[in-house]
Amino acid sequence: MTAVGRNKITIVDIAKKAGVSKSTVSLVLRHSPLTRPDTAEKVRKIIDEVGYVYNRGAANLRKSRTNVVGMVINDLTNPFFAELAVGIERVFHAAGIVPMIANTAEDPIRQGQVFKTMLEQGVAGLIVCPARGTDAAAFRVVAKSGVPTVLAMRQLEGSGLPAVCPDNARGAREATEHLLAHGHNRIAFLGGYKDMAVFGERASGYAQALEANGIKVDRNLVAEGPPSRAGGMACLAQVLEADDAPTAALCFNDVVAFGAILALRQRHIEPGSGFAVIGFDDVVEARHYTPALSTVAVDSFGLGERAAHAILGMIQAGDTWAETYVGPVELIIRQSCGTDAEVAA
Amino acid sequence: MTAVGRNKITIVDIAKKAGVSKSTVSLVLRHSPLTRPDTAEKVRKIIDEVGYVYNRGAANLRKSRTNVVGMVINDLTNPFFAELAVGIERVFHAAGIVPMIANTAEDPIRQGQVFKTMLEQGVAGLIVCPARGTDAAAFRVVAKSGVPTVLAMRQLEGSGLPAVCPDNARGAREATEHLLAHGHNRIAFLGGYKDMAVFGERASGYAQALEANGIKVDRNLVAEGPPSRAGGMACLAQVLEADDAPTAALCFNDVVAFGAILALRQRHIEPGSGFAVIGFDDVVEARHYTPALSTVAVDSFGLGERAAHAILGMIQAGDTWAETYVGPVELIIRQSCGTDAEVAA
DNA sequence: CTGAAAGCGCTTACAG
DNA sequence: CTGAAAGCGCTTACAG
Repeated sequence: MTAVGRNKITIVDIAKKAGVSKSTVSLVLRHSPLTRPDTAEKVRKIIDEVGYVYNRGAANLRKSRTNVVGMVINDLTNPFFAELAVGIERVFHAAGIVPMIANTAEDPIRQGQVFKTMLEQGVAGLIVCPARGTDAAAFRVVAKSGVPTVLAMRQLEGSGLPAVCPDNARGAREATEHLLAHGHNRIAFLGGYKDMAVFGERASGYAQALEANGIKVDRNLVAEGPPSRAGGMACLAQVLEADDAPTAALCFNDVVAFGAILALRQRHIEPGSGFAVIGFDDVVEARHYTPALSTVAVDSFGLGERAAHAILGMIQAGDTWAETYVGPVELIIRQSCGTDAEVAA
Repeated sequence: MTAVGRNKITIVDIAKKAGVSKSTVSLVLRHSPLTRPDTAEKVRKIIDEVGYVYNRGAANLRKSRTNVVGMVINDLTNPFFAELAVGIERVFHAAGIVPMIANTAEDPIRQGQVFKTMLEQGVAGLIVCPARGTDAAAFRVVAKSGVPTVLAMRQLEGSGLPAVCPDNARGAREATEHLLAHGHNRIAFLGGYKDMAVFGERASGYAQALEANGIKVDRNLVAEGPPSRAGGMACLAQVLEADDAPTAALCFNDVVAFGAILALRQRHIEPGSGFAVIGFDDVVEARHYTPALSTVAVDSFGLGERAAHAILGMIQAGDTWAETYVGPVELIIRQSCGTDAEVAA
């Protein structure tokens, strides 16, 4: 009953105290121009006094519409996604919509549960970074519900869903070309798994560059593994065992590159001059690493903002579709690939 | 009207198709033992067929109770908080409650807005890592609402709120003592600001250890600054200008320590042998850094789980209070302080 | 400019 | 075991 001090003041309580009807209170609450200024002020004063808190759930039910959109993220511990989330949050906040963040930890089962929960909460839209191994069928539930959805970081063939993602193929291609232009022709690709978001695109950019230069992809130089430091170390070790060992590596992401550098050090190979490594993402640590990591920068904040705007547009237009957006990438040359200006000088 | 393909199937639709009342459907939905198995099965089949999605908002309104708890985090881009969030999420998920994560980006204004939004959403509980400069008054709104609240990472004097946090003072004290025991008596404290969560506790542990050894805190050796790599670099530079320069530093957190190490390198001082540095938190990068970072480990996952359990208890017991929990810390000696076994050997 | 009435989609006693 | 009725706290036409 007396719900533990929980205050259960509603608009009818306010109405009673103010001597108006609850309709009027509702109008005041929503800053309608239909109320007389002095009435509004009187009501507002009482609202403050009694510490009324608006029940948005009740309003949502009545309006059959909600101000929350779900963000389904595959790995919240990856700083990259945290940055994406921050970009998204910023635009949502300005639009008065509240993001509900959930982490799937790369688990499609968990992701399915998260979708269900989000739908039950009545989200107005969904931004999802698909978990590893997700296929288009996973989105059937959400498609059926008609909730506007945009994919982030990865397109999903067959899903028909709009996506906001960096130009992974181009980034990988440019990085590989840079390495080729500097005399490397045994170039490895390290880390990540085929069934992972973005792996396909980055690996294909790598392959394109190689083939455009008449080099066939050597499967011994492509090492799959966890997208972690440990994974990077293992992949580098594996690739160094090839008959004709590589002299450079493009990594699935920066974290893998950090691992690869560590593994080089253990073998007393100098990262940069002794073996070129390039990462992907340009996380904040990249520039401060020793050696500073050459990498492909993707604009995570910008991508987040884009995704948020796409969803906003879909919600407001009542449309179920948006344009897929492929964001810019930029190859940033620092020390780890041994070709930066300083070294060249 | 035809809300863009949004399916608006409700329990009464299900009831109609199944030839039962909506009460029965509701019972089935909540796995009540009050329905006959065959009725339940029939209803369930229809639910699947038509792609019904439960409207949790409506249920919440009716029950005057919600299954969402808010997590208010001061800096989502700090990997430490992401880990905390993951720990929290895990236990919530098992309990069928859904976390709503919001980032305040260390802004008390923003934090105030977030509180308001969370309350309006009718959260059943709140876990908050206070933004920089938050004082007890900021919690008046939430206290008034009676929503169970636990602080994470930091106690707030005067708030009367239970907290879940690592033993910062002890961690800082032990780290400082370790440095003292190894012959350092000019020890700096680097990074963070007085008005930040945890600064006070960590700095006081540092001061305690010093004073217990008859050393007065030299204000020239305490450098405040942003808790970032850049901040660490700047703080180290500042402290090195003291008349009687330090030979060691305890850092506000690991990220600051990384910056300090960078700054040492720039000056051709070898971190470890030439100048001892110890961090705080033990983020994943710490063990992989060059040199591997000595630091005070705090159990972020464990802390997250504790906080979640505390809230769960409060919600279920209908209580508004829980015990403050101070989690264990552990000094981990690696290379950066020059006193590890390998170096000593 | 303001009030009375209906209804959003559920759950909860209360009868049967 | 099942159904009819009331109600959670709002908003939305509709009168006045």
